[in-house]
Amino acid sequence: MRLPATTIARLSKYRRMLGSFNYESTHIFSHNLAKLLNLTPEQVRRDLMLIGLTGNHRKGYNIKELIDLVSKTIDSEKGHNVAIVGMGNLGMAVTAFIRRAKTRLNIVAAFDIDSGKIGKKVADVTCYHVDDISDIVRDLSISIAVLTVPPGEAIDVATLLIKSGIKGILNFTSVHIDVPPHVYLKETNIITSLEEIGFFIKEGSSK
Amino acid sequence: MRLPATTIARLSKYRRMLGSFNYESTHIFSHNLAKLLNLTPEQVRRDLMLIGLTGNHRKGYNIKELIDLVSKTIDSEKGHNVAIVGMGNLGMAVTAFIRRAKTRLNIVAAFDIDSGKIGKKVADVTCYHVDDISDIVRDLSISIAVLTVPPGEAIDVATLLIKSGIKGILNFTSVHIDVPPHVYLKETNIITSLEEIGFFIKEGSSK
DNA sequence: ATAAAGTTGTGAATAAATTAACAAATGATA
DNA sequence: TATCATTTGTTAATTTATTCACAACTTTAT
Ligand SMILES: NC(=O)c1ccc[n+]([C@@H]2O[C@H](COP(=O)([O-])OP(=O)(O)OC[C@H]3O[C@@H](n4cnc5c(N)ncnc54)[C@H](O)[C@@H]3O)[C@@H](O)[C@H]2O)c1
Ligand SMILES: NC(=O)c1ccc[n+]([C@@H]2O[C@H](COP(=O)([O-])OP(=O)(O)OC[C@H]3O[C@@H](n4cnc5c(N)ncnc54)[C@H](O)[C@@H]3O)[C@@H](O)[C@H]2O)c1
Repeated sequence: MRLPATTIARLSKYRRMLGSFNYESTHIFSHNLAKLLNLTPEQVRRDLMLIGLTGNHRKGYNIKELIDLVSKTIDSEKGHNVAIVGMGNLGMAVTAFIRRAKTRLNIVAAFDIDSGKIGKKVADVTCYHVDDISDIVRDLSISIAVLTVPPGEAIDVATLLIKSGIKGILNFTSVHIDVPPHVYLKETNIITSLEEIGFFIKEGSSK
Repeated sequence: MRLPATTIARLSKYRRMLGSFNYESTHIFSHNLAKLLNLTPEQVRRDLMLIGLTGNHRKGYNIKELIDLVSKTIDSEKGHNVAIVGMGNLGMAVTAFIRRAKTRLNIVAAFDIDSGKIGKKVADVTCYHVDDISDIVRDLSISIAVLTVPPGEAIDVATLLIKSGIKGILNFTSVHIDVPPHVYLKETNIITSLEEIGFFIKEGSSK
């Protein structure tokens, strides 16, 4: 199915919102879900239409059906095996966070160069030496890497990951990394986010 | 000046890229800058046009001029005072990160409820009790808050921040918070990012 | 039964963002 | 000095995303 990235991101939020939230009813209206997530009812309806969910004209959307269909749409059969690369402060915080959030994302390995961490479990994940990355990515079928190494290491480590056959990278370093078209890259940059906030509050504009 | 959020985010990246990078020349072409950040030369040229930067048809854009004009455009006169709310693992990692990245963002306070942290410097920032948030936001002219409290606390703390007159919030909790139109909210959600990556690598699609 | 109230589903309209296209400018070269 | 190769600046075209607008439906109330 061909779905825009904006829709995928919202579907993920619908599921998480409705999964966590103990909603008082079995159904929810588009405008209620929209309200909960600062979206418009039209966005909600269109997204759900795109995945083929049909609601009831008088009760709204069945929450269980919605969650199941979002899962069927965005999750992969067996879930994704994820590695945290760079098990420092941020790596550990992220690991704990992903773990807590019951998803189809399985953190199966961490990589570091710190001998104090290698061979041990850090934040409950086995930590390997980054030199073994190729073998382990292959052996454990790791498809997604979370990149939380120091900036100076980012390019080298990313190159290694790409060579090892990784399919997606979530890059937390502020270093820009270059990926071939078959690797899906997503960047999270706090400075950019804060500077964007800074600009718009200076201008006195709302989003 | 009325600029799209997408442009602001890219301007922030241009500046950071060219500030960190010791470029071999005083000038850079749109296609070189685009290459460094996985953008198109047209995007770069349009963004720079929007802020009124004019390049040289044969040498490209003057890097110093570019950085200065981006700064003039997106920074506020005195910079922004920022508070970290919830000085746990993530809060400390973020603090260290922002600190390292020479910007006009001044982290002037942290807030927590842990008595072991209050009154002390944590990650080199004075930590106050969250109960004092209103007074301190006012007294220190804090305009941006980074929200890194546990999920259960997010709504209450955000409400408090908004009441205290905060102008922008960068929300790291996975809890959705509702803000009035005069507060600029930006959310960072790792699960959503990873699920988006998961979908697109499953589909075998590139971004 | 029938009407009333309120929501979905979805084309069509609009807005936002990106990409294409190319004239005008600039400096290098002959 | 004239030609050439290359890049900028910008208007127009296209693509992507959101919002509008409303017919069709579903339940409740009369
Ligand atoms: N994008 C953001 O918003 C954001 C926020 C905070 C931090 N960061 C960045 O994330 C990264 C990690 O931050 P942190 O605070 O956790 O730093 P940290 O120093 O605590 O952690 C880095 C870890 O990477 C390990 N490491 C070093 N070289 C490595 C290599 N070649 N291969 C594998 N592991 C290696 C270190 O041993 C350490 O455990 C940094 O690049 C930092 O700038 C980004
Ligand atoms: N969005 C993401 O991608 C992402 C990633 C990792 C963590 N998180 C979230 O960020 C938050 C912090 O994560 P963490 O790993 O640092 O957790 P943590 O438990 O280490 O830190 C939370 C801190 O908040 C403090 N706190 C508790 N109640 C408070 C209150 N009412 N006011 C002020 N401070 C209070 C605690 O004392 C602690 O210091 C959590 O909500 C977590 O789910 C988000």
